[in-house]
Amino acid sequence: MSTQRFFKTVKEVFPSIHSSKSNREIAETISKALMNSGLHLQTTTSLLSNLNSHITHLILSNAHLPTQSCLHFFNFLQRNHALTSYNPDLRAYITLICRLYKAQKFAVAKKFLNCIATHDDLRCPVLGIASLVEDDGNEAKIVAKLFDMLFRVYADNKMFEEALEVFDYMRNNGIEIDDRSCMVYLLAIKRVGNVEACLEFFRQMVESGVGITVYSMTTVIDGLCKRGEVERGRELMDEMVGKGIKPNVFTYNTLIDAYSRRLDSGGVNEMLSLMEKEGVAGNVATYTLLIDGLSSSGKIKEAERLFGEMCKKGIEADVYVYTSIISWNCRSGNMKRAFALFDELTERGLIPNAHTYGALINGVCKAGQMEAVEILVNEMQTKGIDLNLVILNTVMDGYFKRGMIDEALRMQILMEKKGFKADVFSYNTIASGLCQLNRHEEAKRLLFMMPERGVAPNTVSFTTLIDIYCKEGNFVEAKRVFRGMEKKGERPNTVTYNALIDGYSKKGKLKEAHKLRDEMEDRGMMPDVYTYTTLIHGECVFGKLDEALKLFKELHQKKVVPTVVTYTAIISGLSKEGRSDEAFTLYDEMIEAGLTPDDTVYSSLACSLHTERS
DNA sequence: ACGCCCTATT
Repeated sequence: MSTQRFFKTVKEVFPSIHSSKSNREIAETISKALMNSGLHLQTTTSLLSNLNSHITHLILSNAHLPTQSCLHFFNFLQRNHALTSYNPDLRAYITLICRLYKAQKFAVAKKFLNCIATHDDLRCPVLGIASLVEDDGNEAKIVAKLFDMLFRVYADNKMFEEALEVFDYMRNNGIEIDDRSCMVYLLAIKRVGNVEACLEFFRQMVESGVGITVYSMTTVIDGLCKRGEVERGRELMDEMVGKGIKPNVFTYNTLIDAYSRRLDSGGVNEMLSLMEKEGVAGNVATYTLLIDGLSSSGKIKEAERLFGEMCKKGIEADVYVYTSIISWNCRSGNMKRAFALFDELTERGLIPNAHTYGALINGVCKAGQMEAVEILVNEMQTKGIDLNLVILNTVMDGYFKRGMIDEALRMQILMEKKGFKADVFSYNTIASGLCQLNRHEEAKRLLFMMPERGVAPNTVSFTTLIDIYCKEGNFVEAKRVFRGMEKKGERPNTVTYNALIDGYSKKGKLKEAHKLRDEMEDRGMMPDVYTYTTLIHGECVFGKLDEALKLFKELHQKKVVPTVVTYTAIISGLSKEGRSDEAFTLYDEMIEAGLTPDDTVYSSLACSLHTERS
């Protein structure tokens, strides 16, 4: 019905409307109009000009008026507030919302609650809302439902303080709170990263007698664990066990994940025996976590065994566990096995996803098979899986590593074309790619550009920059970046220290190098095979063979596994000094360890035979 | 609800 037509209708039916009518009469008139005209309420100027909060309330709470008519009336007011002198106020909202609840129109009711929560001019402390709700004389069940929903709405809108006010109000007034509503709050506050508040709220849930589920407990434990506070997560679990909540497989998985991340196999094993004791069976995610843990410490064979065990136990492998084990085989260079697993996955009717292709593409990139990479990239797109930023970064890195700069740049262009914004990985990949091509200036320029392009440099970015300065022999700048990165909230890691130590070692500044090694240990970072290799190489080059041998011995004691580069450094050091017996002993040891020597080892050894022992 | 893909150092 058009505005004009309705105007006419109202005039015909109610010819005697005047502004002098009482509120009650006007409300009655409008209500009748709403009922008679089957709605599409447009209205007359005279009616509109008289509209106020009281009249609106009378209409909305008119029991003779169907809820649907109230809703239409309200929507009309919202849509046309340019025509009326009155905007629905909080009271109107509350009255309508209560009616909607009574009529079980929950979704619409929630929509209007959302308006109350988010519109600035409707915002009101919970006590204000409460008194309006009371005024309407609603039954307790409706009131409880309304506050429960209001609590959820505040949580959804990340209005945590307001949500807590509602929570407290409900608590103080004996209104029962649904655990599922509390979950909404827990998940929302966890999502914004406020783990302390998450825990704090959980405590309040426990205190106020909300029925705690293992789900809410696990959510909080996961929040703590993801922030690296596995001990507190563990304590919370133990505490709740004392209150009769039984952890389930999700709880255990969360803790296993956290313990694995900090390489705490003791913690992992403790969880596994607890599961065993409590009769909680591991699921495919448990196995995925264990497989990742083993693989990341190089025990890929054991990981494969575990994978077999899982299948034997009848636990269905899914695309996650396949992707994980494919990825680890790729990373250890076993592409044959990776592709076999990929076939197995599809034969089982599982659908590979972007992660699965990402793992494979990474493996093929690392193997330098860029033609095969292109095939995989095309294949996945044929299957309707879109390229993502991770894969583009991976492929770009692959091209850089093979020195195919044009192809690498093509990836960059493709990235833009696909609407991806270069992320910190992209920048780091390009910077290190340029470094490897000896284009240091461009790499530095790119790294300096990051902040103004809105990408915060991370530890890897700073490490790359430090490495460049070290290679240039510019220790002043290297140190400046090194000390400065912490002020920007990025902690140096073992690789950062290694880059610096390598810089100093190569320039013969062994004293500085050792000082840095001590510093990293003091800060809880253990020297790795790179640290040792770098120092050994430095000592050898500058004739301190016995220092190098001492380091080599220490490396074994610390259970660090030397690589072919480590052996090459020390063997060539010994050879240069004519200590060929020792050199050959180490050569045998290297072969024994299953390492494949490269040509430089042989020429060193040959050289040792005709060098005078000094 | 938990678990899968990318970057830096010898």
